[in-house]
This record gives sequence, structure tokens and C-alpha cells, in this order.
Amino acid sequence: MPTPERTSLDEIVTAAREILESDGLARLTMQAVAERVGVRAPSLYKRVRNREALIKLVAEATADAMGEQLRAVPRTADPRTDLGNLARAFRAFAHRRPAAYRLILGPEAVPMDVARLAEASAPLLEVAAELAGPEEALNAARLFTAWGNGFIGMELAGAFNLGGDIEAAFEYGIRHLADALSGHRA
Amino acid sequence: MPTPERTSLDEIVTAAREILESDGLARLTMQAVAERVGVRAPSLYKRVRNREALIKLVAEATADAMGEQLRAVPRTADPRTDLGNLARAFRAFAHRRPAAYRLILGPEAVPMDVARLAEASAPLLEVAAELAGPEEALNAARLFTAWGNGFIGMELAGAFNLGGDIEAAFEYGIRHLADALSGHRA
DNA sequence: ACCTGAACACCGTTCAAGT
DNA sequence: ACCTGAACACCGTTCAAGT
Repeated sequence: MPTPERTSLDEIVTAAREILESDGLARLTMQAVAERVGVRAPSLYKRVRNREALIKLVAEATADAMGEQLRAVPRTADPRTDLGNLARAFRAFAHRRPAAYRLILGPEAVPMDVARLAEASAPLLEVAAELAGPEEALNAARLFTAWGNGFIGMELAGAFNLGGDIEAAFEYGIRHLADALSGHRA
Repeated sequence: MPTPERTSLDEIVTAAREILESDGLARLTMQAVAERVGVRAPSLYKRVRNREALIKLVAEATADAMGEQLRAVPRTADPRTDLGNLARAFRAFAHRRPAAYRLILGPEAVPMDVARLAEASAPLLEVAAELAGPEEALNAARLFTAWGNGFIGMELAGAFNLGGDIEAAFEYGIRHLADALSGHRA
């Protein structure tokens, strides 16, 4: 008589996501995940190859969620406005799930599935194309996403603690990058 | 009769740095460090509070080394040229010691000593001031360092694997940021 | 077919005992 | 004063045995 399934891959990834965010990566143990989904640790290996693979699944789920968030940003007729709104949505997401966000960039960065990242940043590529022209769209999008990732990474790492207005610095970045990409005066 | 010292904090941090770079963060264990400096693991606790503190020491040593690297960049009369040279030196350092570099930004980022980071990025702040004026120097430096950190972080994480010329994208970023900061046309 | 306890190899860390 | 072996609590992971 087959034992009934007592959990699922989805439940496991969700549990891991929650533990990561509330307790940090070091406390994201197989035992903690197992306990949360109501099973013993060895059973997890029926659905997940190992801890590293589980962490990768969490990172990919995070990229997907981020992409969804960006696609939900309403678009206007002005690409400059859109650029700012996308950047703010991006930052808001990172603030809401900082540990997961760090997972994507951070050290020991899990080699992320490329298609997933492309999917997530598609809206940004569109706006970059509107702003910088199709020729320079990829370079422009990379300039902008690099800045955004870097800014948020430094912010989460506490690298901006010297004071100064972080909000203002973020808006300064949006404004000047929009200028730089569109070829306007700064 | 007191036992002679068989190692030192410096030797321990250096050993940790080497293991981190060659084997990765997960393999940077107290036992591995102890073996490399010729001592048993418990002895490390005479010089270091715990593993986390050791990792933090490595991160700080990395920030110091990076600062030294940036200060060694020769300066010219043209701040735009200097900006590019600093960015390339920064990137070269990250490529030479990727694991340590990630430590500074990445997930579980060790709350870095602020003064150290400021020290490391001092040259960039100077050039930013020349380019954007003293008023906007801090915002400009943050824009630039955020981009640089983000670009390299994404590069190391393999987020640029879609192809396209990464060198060109980096140079594109330098050029357009210099324009944006100095208020020139792009 | 899935779940479990037991087991293994490996950590980080503490501490009493050595010199 | 520093170093060590032994010990503890905790991991990730495997596997034979249960249902």
C-alpha cells in the first residue's frame, strides 16, 4: 500500500522561502524545512536533490516573483516616467524580501537560469529601447539594471550608512540615468 | 612553561583568504584554516571569536586591499579619464579575487565597518567631485559605485550570459556615466 | 511509492587537562 | 600562556526497512 504524499515540491520551496526571510540563509536547514512541512528531513530528498538545489529553486522563484512585480507596473506614454516606476518597484521588492533578493546577486550566487533573468527584466529592456533606441537597448538596460542591483545591494549591505539621504540618492540616480540614456543634458 | 605561539591572527586571516578564493566559502571551515596554519581547530579560538568573525576579517582585509589598489591608479588632468581608470582597476580587482569581492556585497553581507568602505572609495569620491561639483559629489559617487558594484556582481553571478560584448557594455557604462555626471550630452 | 529511524561523515564550539 | 583531545550539539546525506 503506497504511502500518501505528505508534502509537495511547492510546499517545500515556500517553506524554504519563509525560513530564509525570517531566519537567514544559515538557518535554512533541511531539518528546519522538513519540520515546517511536517515531514522528516530524509523525505525531502525525494523531491529535491540536495540543499544547494533547494536554495537554487528559491532563487529562481524569487526571480519569477520579481518579474511578475515588474510586469505589474502600469506604463505611461513617457519612458522616463516608466523607468523611474520600474526602478522603484524593483527596490520595493528587494526591501520586502531582502534575503531572497541577495540570493540572486550575492556571494555564492547560484548560477541562475538565464532565461528566467531575461524574463524578469523584460520590461526594463523595453523601456530602455524606447529611451536609448533599439541599437543601444541592451547596453542601456545593462547600465540601468547594474546600477539598480548595485544600489540596492549596497543599501541592504549597509554600505550607505554614512548618512545622507538614500531616497534622494536613488532619485538622483534615476534622473541622471534617464538623461544619460536618452542623450539629454543632465 | 608557556607554550610558544604557533601561529598569528595575520597568518590565520591570510590562510582563510586563500581557502576562500581557491575552494569557496562553504569550504572555508575552521578545520581547513587550522590545518593550513599548522594548528588544531580549537586553537583558532584564541585569536578569533568564531567563524563569522573570521569571515568578517577577511571581508575587511579585502576592502583594504581594494582601497590600496584604487589609490595606486595614476591620476591625470582629466577626471573623465580618471573615472574610467578607476572603474577598470576596480573591476580587475574583482576578477582577481571574485570570492572575496562577493563577500563584501553578497548575501549574508557582513555588516562592514563604515570607515573602511569610505577609505576604500575615497579616490572615487574625489573624481566624482571634480566631475559633478562638490555639491553633488556624494550622489555622483554613489551613482557610480552602485553601477560598478552592480555590473561586476552581475558579471560574476553569470547574469550576462546572454552573450553580447561585456567589455563593450562596461565601457558604454563608463562613457555614459561620465556624461551624466558632468552634465554633458551623451 | 513514499516515509522513517539509524547511521555516517563532517561541522562549530567549549572545556578540562596538558606543557 | 597557548595548545590539545575529547566531547557536545548540530548539520547534510544515504539507505535499508517499514507501510
